[in-house]
Amino acid sequence: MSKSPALPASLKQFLVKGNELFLPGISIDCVIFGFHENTLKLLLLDSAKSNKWTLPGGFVLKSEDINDAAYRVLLERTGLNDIYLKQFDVFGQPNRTDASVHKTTFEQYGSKIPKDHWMIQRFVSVGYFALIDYTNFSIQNDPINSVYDWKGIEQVKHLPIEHDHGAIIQKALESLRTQLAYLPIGKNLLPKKFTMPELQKLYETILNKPLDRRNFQRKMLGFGILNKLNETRKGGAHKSPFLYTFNDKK
Amino acid sequence: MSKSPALPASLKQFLVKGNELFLPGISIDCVIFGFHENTLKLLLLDSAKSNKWTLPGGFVLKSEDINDAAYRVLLERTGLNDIYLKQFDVFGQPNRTDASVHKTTFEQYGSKIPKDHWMIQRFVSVGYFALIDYTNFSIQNDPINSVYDWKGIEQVKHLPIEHDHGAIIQKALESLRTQLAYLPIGKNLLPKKFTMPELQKLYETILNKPLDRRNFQRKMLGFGILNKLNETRKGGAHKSPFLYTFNDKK
DNA sequence: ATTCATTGCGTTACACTGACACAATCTAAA
DNA sequence: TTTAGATTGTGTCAGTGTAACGCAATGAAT
Repeated sequence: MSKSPALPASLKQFLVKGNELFLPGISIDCVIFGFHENTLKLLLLDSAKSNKWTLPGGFVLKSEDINDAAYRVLLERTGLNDIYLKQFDVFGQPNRTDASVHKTTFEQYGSKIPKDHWMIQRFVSVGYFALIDYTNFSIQNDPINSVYDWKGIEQVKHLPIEHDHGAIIQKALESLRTQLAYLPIGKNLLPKKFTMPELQKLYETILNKPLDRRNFQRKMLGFGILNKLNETRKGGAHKSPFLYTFNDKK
Repeated sequence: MSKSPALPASLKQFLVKGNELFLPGISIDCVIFGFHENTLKLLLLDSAKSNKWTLPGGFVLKSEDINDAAYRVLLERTGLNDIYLKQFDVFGQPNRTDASVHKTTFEQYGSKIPKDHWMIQRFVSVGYFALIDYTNFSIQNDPINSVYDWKGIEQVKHLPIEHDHGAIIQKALESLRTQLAYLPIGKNLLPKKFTMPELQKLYETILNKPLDRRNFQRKMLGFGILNKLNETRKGGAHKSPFLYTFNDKK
């Protein structure tokens, strides 16, 4: 047999002390949306052991508010502080996670997982979705789960997904669509300056249907939350669209 | 000192064996809405020990889906099976519950609560709201928490409420209002046969604002989910309103 | 028989939405 | 330099839904 790699200290700390630090049986999963090149994307991480993609998530400290925990997880994973974050559902089926993943983690380092280890207990997970500005973000790789990557929302359907995270993503998308009318989505998903066609593409991607250019513009301007700038975006072989920013209020 | 009453067997079983039966740290709270005499009401129970009112709730069995647990709790408390039930939020502040309540429970029976007893751990609670037909329901008193009662939504504001249940109720109301447009509220809250003015009063009570009688009727009929019956409700010193039922579809 | 609050049914004005027209603009190709 | 082609800015118009209000019919109490 080949020699097992050494268990990283931070991971060991996490695995051994986790049950002392965290609330038992409760986890957090974050569906992080970004928008780039006219595509709605998700930030996923490659669970190297199982060759499946998972949602970035974490656990709740023993005296930590659940919402605070979600913000903390997001800060750790993205380095971003001021993020739009919303709880959208709770996932509480008894067999929603696949315990064999954790078994593999232990085996990778040459040890066996204790039968009553805290990580293979049943977990109820609280789902949050987050909207972040793709351009103002760089991936933070962590020592435990190494590979983060953005995956297009269409692409995700054909990827192998860990646990019930596929269903969680689906629910997050539905929730995003439902709330689209009430949220300043663009403010969180687009860079500070953007054009009307870019904003429209964002909505079209989320809703997965084409919108009328002129009606869309009228509606957006009607909300009174956009500032039209005296600049245009040069570059395309077409008429240069004006740039906009969001008002700070509402 | 006066002699303590005997601990009921069912309660003892619950207190001693609870940690073996239920998921740790997770509870369920149900905000049960009813409608009677033009008032939106909540089913609360009087926590005899603290003289405060609480939401009917419960815990999740170790291999039980969370939603199933909510249905089970509702069945136990109301005897009703086919109920509209919806999860609306999670309450996860570290100090949301008041542990002294359980202390009092133990003292009442002449014993002291163990410091690490499962019930005084931190609990994260999943909030559900339910809509039930007031007329088709009789209160099921249970051996542990004896007194159930309906309380008007206005009245609730002036009652002493246990833990953070006041905030939970508030959130449930907001959630109900938000979803009012998408739900056949009347189907769940009204008796099978009802008049248009009754349906309108229900909406007015939930939204807490008056609606135009004629526009309301046109809108409701426009949904195509109402059957107009060939009967009228006699009784008042006025024109008799027609009776309606809900279609089964949608 | 009369009264009066309430109900059933209807009308009008206005806002919002979807569908489409046309001129202006910008780069690339001719 | 000119032209072509795609894209953007602005506007129109009809259909739909909503808010506001009128008026006659009903039914128990007087």
